[in-house]
Amino acid sequence: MMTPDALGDSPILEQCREKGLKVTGQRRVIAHVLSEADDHPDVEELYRRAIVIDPKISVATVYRTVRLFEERGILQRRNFGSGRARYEATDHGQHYHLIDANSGRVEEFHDDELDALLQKIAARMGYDLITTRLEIYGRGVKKRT
Amino acid sequence: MMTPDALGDSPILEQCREKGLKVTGQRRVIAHVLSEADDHPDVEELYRRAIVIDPKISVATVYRTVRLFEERGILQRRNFGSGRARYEATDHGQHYHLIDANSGRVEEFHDDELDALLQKIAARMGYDLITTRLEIYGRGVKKRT
DNA sequence: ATAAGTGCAAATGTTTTGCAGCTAC
DNA sequence: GTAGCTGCAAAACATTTGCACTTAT
Repeated sequence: MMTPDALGDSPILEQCREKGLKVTGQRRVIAHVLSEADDHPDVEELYRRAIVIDPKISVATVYRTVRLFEERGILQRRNFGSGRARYEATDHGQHYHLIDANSGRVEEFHDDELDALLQKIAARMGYDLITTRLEIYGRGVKKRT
Repeated sequence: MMTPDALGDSPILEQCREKGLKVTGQRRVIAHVLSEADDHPDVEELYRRAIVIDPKISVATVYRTVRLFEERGILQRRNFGSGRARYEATDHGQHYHLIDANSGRVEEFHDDELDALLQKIAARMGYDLITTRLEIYGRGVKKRT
């Protein structure tokens, strides 16, 4: 095992500190794992990655932490079909998801035109856009030989 | 109580029949409730509405029915944040959701430009678009006096 | 006749919580 | 010192399922 304090301050941990939350060993580990992740892990997966660094963290703490971080706007919860909630860092920036219907693989993408259009639609309907959630389900186009 | 057979064949029941599923009293009721609904009820709510018509339907059957209907493409499952899955008829057509962040109220909308753009994005990324799921969270713009 | 559907209650899977003991501030 | 965290195990939810019985076709 590796002691949590050996980890530097990840971007997410910084936010945790800024929001006045206590910086504990567990949070340092969980924040680290989340900052490293370039996928969309669920709690079980976060837990698995966390206990590699510090085996005495409990799942309950992982649940409590992601919930708290989500309430504080540090994380975003996603729901891609399966029973479990998945998380990703808010500071990864606004983006959308394209999900391969065959493999379940999730690709992130950005699109300025889309940003603008959604903004416009919200305004037209009388709302200030706070956030959006978009998933495109697609099937990979076969290349012809 | 009112006997289920007193209900006519709702559009959803028709689809049920077309797909070769058996037409039972329970399915007639559940299909009816779904066809009537212009909101996005969860299972508990569907159950509540169903037992008004026929009190001997069980929740398990409602769960089994919405699951089956979803697999057969008759219903779509949605996930607006709360713990429970919500359902709406596929034949309501392709549309998007705008959710009032204050009240939680869900408004449906259509937008051709958006349809086209999403289509284009999927293609650019090498996919045939199967379906999309879009939720805009917004805050109602205050009218000035 | 028989494959499919149902009700009930028990099982499952995910997430939350009460409580007593720690710990960052 | 104390408000805030944590671990553990139990509880709370949402959903699924095994089984024996019923029903649509």
